[in-house]
Amino acid sequence: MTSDDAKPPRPSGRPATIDPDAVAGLALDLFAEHGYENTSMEDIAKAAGIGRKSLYRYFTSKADLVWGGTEPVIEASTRAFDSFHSPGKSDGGVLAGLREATIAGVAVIPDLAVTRGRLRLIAEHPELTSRSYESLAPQREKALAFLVESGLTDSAARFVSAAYLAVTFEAWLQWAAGSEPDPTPYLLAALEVLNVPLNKAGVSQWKH
Amino acid sequence: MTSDDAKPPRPSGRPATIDPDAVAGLALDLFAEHGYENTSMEDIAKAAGIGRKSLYRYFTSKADLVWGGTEPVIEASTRAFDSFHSPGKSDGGVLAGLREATIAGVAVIPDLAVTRGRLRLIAEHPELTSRSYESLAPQREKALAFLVESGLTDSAARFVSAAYLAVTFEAWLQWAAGSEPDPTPYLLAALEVLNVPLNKAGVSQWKH
DNA sequence: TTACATAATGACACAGAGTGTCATAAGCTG
DNA sequence: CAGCTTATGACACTCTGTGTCATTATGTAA
Repeated sequence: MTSDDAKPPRPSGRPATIDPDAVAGLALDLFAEHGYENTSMEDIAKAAGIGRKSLYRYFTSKADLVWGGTEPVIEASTRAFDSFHSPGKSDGGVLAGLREATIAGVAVIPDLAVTRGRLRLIAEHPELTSRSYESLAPQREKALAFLVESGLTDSAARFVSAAYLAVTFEAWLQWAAGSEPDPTPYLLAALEVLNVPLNKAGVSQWKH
Repeated sequence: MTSDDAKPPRPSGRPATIDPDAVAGLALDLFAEHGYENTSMEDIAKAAGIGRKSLYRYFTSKADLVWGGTEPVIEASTRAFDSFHSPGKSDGGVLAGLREATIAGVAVIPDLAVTRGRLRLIAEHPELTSRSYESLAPQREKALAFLVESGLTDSAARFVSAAYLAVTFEAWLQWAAGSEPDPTPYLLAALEVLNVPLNKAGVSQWKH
């Protein structure tokens, strides 16, 4: 469901010989071994046996090597958003939609161990952490559209989608920092912030 | 209260001749005139009549020229957080604290027109928008400490502070995109997201 | 005034990211 | 085989960000 269906155009021309996934994996290994900033694009290209320019053709930036692989997740979330059209239940439906889309995204990830490695690398480097805003932009737009579709004001929808993205990203970081196999509990706990009003907060998220 | 009190150390040595604020203002002018990416650090240094290296001594990065001037705001917020120690009202106090800190930050900004210009530049350039995560990191830590102090779990506090930062930043962007003089209404509306549960959302943020 | 300490300044050099151009190689189709 | 399409990489370039180091300007102490 991720990439095996629809190999649409085999028009003509020379087929690619470079496997982006393999290169990204190789880059992650180098990052793990020598550190992110100590590994240049040249090093990665050399290790992959390709030219630096070819590397840039597949990954527009060094950060892209780490932040890649987001598309399938976002696509899955989008499908969940789209199949959530429910004119009847405008009550409670919004948060449920966000929850379903989030879970749907998790289900698509092929190897959570790899994702954890990537997230740990991201967490260690402010440069990469910042990139979340850009890398999650498509997701933010999808959520925004869903929220507007659900009846929220454009302004309110922007606030909620901003909070949604920030909170789920934080959940991913918390999960990556630990050793729990399943990120779902973190994500659901994060979404609770959008549910429970702070001034009537449920007992569960309070210490005392 | 911003920079006129406590000129503490005049130990010795040559005093600075460069005025960082003036340089930043000059840079913003150049960005407005020729575009952000078309203006190199060399151009800015030349226009300011200083060396490129001296420019880097005052601004660690090009983005810093735009994202500067955040310290006073964060300091004001921090003071508001600190003076909010209220052991009695653990109900409704958390959100009120976030509100007060936010407003306190606004009050400190010397020229909102300049801030609007900076934010518009930030909004136009993903590279600069992303920087929010780094630039607002101190603010996030302060909010986190306040929330933990208020009794929230560490995990929950991280979720809430992430949402708080994302939502207020989005408010600033919305304000900057428009022409309203006062950002306060945007900020308060943003904070409502943390107050009103989505499944019982108040009428005000719904279209229909 | 002279000596000294301190700190700002900028000249020079450098690694690395990211981009553009262009010639070449490799596969597919007729 | 001929021709088309596309991948590939060699080369050159700009700009960011950093490090080193000599120089200059200022304030303080003798």
